[in-house]
Amino acid sequence: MSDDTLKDLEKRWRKSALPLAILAVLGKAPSHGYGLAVALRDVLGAATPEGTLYPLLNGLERDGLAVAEWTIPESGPARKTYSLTKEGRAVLSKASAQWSQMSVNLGKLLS
Amino acid sequence: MSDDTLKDLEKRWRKSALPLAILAVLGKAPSHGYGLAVALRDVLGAATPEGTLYPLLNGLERDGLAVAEWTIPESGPARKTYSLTKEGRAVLSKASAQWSQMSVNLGKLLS
DNA sequence: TTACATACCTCGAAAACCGATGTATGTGTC
DNA sequence: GACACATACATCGGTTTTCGAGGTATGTAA
Repeated sequence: MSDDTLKDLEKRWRKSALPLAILAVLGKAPSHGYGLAVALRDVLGAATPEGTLYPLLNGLERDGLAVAEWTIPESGPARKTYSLTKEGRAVLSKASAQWSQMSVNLGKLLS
Repeated sequence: MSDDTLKDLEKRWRKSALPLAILAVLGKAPSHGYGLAVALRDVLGAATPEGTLYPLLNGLERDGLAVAEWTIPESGPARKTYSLTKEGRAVLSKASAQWSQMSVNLGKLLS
């Protein structure tokens, strides 16, 4: 309703860095939702709400950037493990380049 | 409607980097909306829609991070010039530190 | 058996985005 | 004078995105 409060600036880039961060984590090694949430908390410095993460993961699959596979560990609940597809890797590499470009620009401005 | 396509990853961080970028530009020197739009295009690599920028600027003022002042140039339309307040500077400096932290983390992951 | 960590998912209210549209001035050109 | 275009600000409102709350289920430890 009200347009953007501008409080908690940090929260904002966390949001949009999210998809890139997910791709980056999956680029290192396949992972499942919960594990991703833990990894993401370290990278972004804040927890990713599940209501945000899981729909995003479904989108990843729907768009063909990742494939999911159910794995049953000897103990514990079943896990849905995501791996990047070739297309996912292509998107990651492109996005990565663009991100670092912007990152450099913004860094210059901030120094 | 459809949740997040995940296409155009670039667009997403641009969105959330926006407020930080605005603060950063204003931290260098006071500016007005249109000038900001031009500067932002260089930093972020894409134009910021006016429908996004102006409401954001109003929010900046409303939240006390910046003060606006109308200036009448000898020629051309009136300009609304924004300068950071002390609080705006405090937010910028804090956000800047957190951003670079995250930036390093993500950079490590991407390399 | 209570509690907590792991692990997944959906609903829907609220928030944010931004294209379209509108106002107004100054400059260039035919 | 008429027309196009750049500068400059602003709002409306449909579409998109966010994420807290709630739900299901397993394993472990007190």
